[in-house]
Amino acid sequence: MTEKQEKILEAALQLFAEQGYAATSTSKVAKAAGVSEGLIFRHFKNKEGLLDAIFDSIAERTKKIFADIVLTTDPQEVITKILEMPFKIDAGEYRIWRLTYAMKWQIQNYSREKIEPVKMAAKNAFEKLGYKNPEAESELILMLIDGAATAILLHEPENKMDILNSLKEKYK
Amino acid sequence: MTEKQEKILEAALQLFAEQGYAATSTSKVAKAAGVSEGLIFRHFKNKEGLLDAIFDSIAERTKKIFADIVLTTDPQEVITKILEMPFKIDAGEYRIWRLTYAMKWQIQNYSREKIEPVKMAAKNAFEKLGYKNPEAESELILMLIDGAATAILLHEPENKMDILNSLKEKYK
Amino acid sequence: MTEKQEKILEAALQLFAEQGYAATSTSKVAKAAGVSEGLIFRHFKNKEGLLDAIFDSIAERTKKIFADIVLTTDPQEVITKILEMPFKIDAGEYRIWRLTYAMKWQIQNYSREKIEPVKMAAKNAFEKLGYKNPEAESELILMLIDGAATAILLHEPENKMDILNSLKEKYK
Amino acid sequence: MTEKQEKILEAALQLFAEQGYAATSTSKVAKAAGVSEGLIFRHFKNKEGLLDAIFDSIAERTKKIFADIVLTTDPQEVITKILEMPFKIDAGEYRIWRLTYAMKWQIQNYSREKIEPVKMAAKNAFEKLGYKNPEAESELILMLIDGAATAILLHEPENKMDILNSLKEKYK
DNA sequence: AATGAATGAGGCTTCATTCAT
DNA sequence: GATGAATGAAGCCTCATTCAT
Repeated sequence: MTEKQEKILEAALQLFAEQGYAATSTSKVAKAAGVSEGLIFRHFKNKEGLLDAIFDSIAERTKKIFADIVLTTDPQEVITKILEMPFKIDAGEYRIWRLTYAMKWQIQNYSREKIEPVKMAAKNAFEKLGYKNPEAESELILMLIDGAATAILLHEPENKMDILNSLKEKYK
Repeated sequence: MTEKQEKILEAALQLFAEQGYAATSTSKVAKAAGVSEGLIFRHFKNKEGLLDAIFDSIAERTKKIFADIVLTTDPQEVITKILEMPFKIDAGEYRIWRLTYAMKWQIQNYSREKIEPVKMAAKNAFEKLGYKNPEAESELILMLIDGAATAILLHEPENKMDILNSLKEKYK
Repeated sequence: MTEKQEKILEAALQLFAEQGYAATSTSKVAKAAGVSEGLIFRHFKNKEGLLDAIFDSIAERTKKIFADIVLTTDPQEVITKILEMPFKIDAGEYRIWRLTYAMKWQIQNYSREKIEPVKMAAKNAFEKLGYKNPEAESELILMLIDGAATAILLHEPENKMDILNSLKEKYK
Repeated sequence: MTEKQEKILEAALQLFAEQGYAATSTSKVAKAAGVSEGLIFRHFKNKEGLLDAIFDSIAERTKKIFADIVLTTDPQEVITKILEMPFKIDAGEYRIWRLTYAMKWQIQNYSREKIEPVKMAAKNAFEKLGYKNPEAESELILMLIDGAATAILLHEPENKMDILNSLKEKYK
């Protein structure tokens, strides 16, 4: 990955996240990255190739985050870690997450499969903890962190930690 | 609202929801609605005017749904009604909701203010019920139904009702 | 066929014939036709659609010319008419024929089938006239007029009529 | 001429013949030749320089073929050799000839001058053989072999030898 | 109200060519 | 000699919008 490639990716991420994929022209990306428009196509083939490259880098990040959860053995700790996930997103990564979340509505089935291991971990944990309906509970907790992430990414609530506490309360 | 105007709105809603606003051309809308390209501009002035008209109709619907909640007096019932909201979306209205949710990521502060009355109702209810941190709780419940609506709109889980039950459990 | 459509076709014919299809840009065509570039695509869909439209108009012309030959009954007259064909091309139609001939080398199997009825008429005539190998003779006469047309279109020889006479001599 | 230069020429010939000069990009040539894009420009300066190099190699070949005809003294043999020319094209050389023929329509006066010596030889022969109009006859025989070559290159007729015989018959 | 021809700006992409390595 | 990153112009095409009918 050369320096210019990174600049292109960085600019694309920024603009796609801000204005949406379709509404961002390759020429805007080139200008923002300070390169010629042609270079985008030499390195990423397509506008879509550019998007794919961004998503690949997202996939790497999520894999790392999810790995920690999946490898945790104590069930209560699993739940806690899942709940904390959205509240621990680094402010510097908001853009990439906003893009990911926005894309869900534009690309069919995007990102659903990637979170599957987390769901399994949750289900396992709820089983061990004796919850009545672990399947439903695991689906629910995913919804929950999805809603939390959405709220945080769209309008960072001031009382984030209070919310997290209220949330943890419900899983004791 | 003439018949052709409705056809245009219907087609636009469909296409905007499926492919996104920016990725949908006015000519596609015209073709789908079975009208001439020019007519869209006579009736709605712009592509943006078309979007506004769609949002107006969404606003009407939400107002009706929210009104019921705001007017409920029993606090536990308020909570229940809020929780049930996403699970009661009519399948025929998925498109319009999907569009609304997709737009959140494209338009700053979109839809946040509309839900404010619901948040107030929730906060009130949590206060009456003696919850420790009503503010955080009200924020949390909004996140929750947001996550639930997302899941339902994007990949309709089979065990919707089980999930709703697990959810209600947490608010007893 | 509106007036502007005809202007586009006329300009495209001119330029394609002069510079070749691939080497002629749609923007040049638009400029030469005095219309906006977009209009080309509204009327002909594609650059290729433009070419097709031109070829359709060629096909109409050839059909008329070929019809006369096919309907002739006297075999010697059939031969004569075939031989005369390239020598009778109207100077005003050189451009369209040059394009047709140039395209043969760019598009696989282009135009071969259209001349088939003429070949059949020739074969029939040679049979009636008692030639030894009518199949080969009919193939040969097609080659011949193809070569003649090529010479005429590329560098109009001064002694056209002398050549035609020498040619007729060989079919007595 | 280094090995890589030859590979470039070979690839260019192939592609120019198949798709036309304008429709073939230098990058496709580089890929087909298995060299870097830059190398073409180091060796041939331009895309046009590449074409010139190809034409030079064509010119060499034609010179050899034509030399044999020009040096023949028996007039009937001259005619025969001319007539046989297109029927003796080696299948392995179709590509290069197809390119030559295609180029005739794209470059003004291309290839006309090169065949002039052959025309002179033909004219001489017809004079010696007592034909009425040697000038017209020589023009005609060129047309003829041009048409024959076209037919052979574009759709190799099965009965090539029958056609050649019918043709020779006409020059006895 | 309704059509669809017409426009010009801009979108994605490919191209020939250059240059540092 | 050879590579391939980099460029900017140009190519084909689509878009939102206007206007005469």
